[in-house]
Amino acid sequence: MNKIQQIYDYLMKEYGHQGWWPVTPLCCRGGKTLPIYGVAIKSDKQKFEIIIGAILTQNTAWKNVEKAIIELNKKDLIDINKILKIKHNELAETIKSSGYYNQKAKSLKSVAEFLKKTPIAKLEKMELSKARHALLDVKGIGNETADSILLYALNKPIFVVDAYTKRIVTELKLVKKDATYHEIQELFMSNLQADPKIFNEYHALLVEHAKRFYSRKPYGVNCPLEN
DNA sequence: GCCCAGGAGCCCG
DNA sequence: CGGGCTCATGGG
Repeated sequence: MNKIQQIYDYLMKEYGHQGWWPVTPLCCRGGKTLPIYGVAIKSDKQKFEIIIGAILTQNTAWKNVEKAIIELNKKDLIDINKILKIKHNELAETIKSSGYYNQKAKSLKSVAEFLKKTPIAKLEKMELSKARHALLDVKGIGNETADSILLYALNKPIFVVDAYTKRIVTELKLVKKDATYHEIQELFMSNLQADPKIFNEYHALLVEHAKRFYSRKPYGVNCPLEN
């Protein structure tokens, strides 16, 4: 029996479709409308918004990121050239609610610079591992952020491993305690079909499940996946 | 007050 | 190359 597949089936039955990643609708740019979930076909601007969100959400609650994205929209800053042009202090101030705003402002400028040389369309055409390495060369983009961008913005078949994912598979003893990012990613990818829709849904379901059973120590108490 | 959130870089042994 | 430190707001 494939436990990874079984867990997916259970989570899907339990929580249903999650529809990550939320994106601001094109009609509401500049307004204060919240990003909505489940947009299937994305514009380049929405893809850039996902890239921005992937950086802003590093070790940060999504709610705080949402506020920052709304502020960026008010100033019409979901735009590579405008991110490049704006002064560091104003950018940092705009994304303040997402925390680590000085580091993240720098990271946003680094990605914008990268995307100037390597436009999203070009990145999409690259071989997956090359695109991944290119993203990892950007300061402020590590394993999870790179994979989030590849999966959620570019619709590439790669599995995102976050702290929650690691906690769950570690507690369930599906991997050893000191398993690396890559080992955990392999566990999922080698047991599932390489379908971005499944990887997208699965990661979101793991986050939802972890919020309920793995957000405070001791982790995994009464977790139904134990069975 | 304390812990935690959809991490990453850097430094040090 | 692994472990500890730093970055920071906002909610429970």
